[in-house]
Amino acid sequence: MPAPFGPFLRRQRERLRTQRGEDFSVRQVAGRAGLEPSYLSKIERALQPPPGEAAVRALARELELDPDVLLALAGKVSSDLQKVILRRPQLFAQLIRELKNQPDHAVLRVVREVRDGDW
Amino acid sequence: MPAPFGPFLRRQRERLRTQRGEDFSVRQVAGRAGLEPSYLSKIERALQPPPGEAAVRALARELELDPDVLLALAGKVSSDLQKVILRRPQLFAQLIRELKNQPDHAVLRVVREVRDGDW
DNA sequence: ATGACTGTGTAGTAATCACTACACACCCCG
DNA sequence: CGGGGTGTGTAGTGATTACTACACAGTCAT
Repeated sequence: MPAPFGPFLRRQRERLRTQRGEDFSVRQVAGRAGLEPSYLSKIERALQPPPGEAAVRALARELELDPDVLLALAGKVSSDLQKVILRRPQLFAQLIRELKNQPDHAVLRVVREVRDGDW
Repeated sequence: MPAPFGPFLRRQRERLRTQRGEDFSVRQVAGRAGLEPSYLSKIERALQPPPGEAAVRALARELELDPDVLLALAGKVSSDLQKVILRRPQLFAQLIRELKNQPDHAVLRVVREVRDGDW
């Protein structure tokens, strides 16, 4: 699990390049995301660790990826989620540890229950 | 919210000192937690930011505090919780954002539901 | 063969993190 | 008055984080 982040970025960028014509060179993407091209290049080849949260979000935006997923690949938990947890640490710690070994569909059911609020 | 961490530590340490006789000087606690006394002193007075996760956990242990709560005061989310989230980022992101504005009792009900598994 | 791209290599940096090592001043007991 | 305890001030350090700046080599079209 150390670094599928970079290669994943590269694949996605090249996929978009073949689909959406051009504008998806290292330079273009880096430019729009506010990074140096060589930095992005190194990240894509995993010669540099994933960048900070802001940069990851910018890349997710440019490459049309889910920010939470890309952040996870970068080994980071979105800071807004952290804030939610930090407000009620015991509560959320308990919940998350409880859900740790539950299958996806069980977690999803909980999500829906809360969202629909029919209880 | 920048730094009630230090003062909170100090209060708890002094509380324990008056209760449990001695062994709760800066030196003793720092020693048992594996830190330099002056470092702990500075942390307690918020002249230094809270220490790393390992040290926070050690302090929680020595001062008989809930690690999750103390970590939260230090602005950190327990790394084991992060790992759980990172395995299924979309799912947990959704769940946490859904619960963000729910009152404590609603979150607690979910915890119990999952734990009792009677559904 | 020049210009405009492509990606990439080298080097350096400013900031923050997480500390340690040591010395000092004060107080109290014997 | 000295030896133990209290807390604290000063200084410095090694690692990691998160980058930037710039130059270079290859490819392709005109």
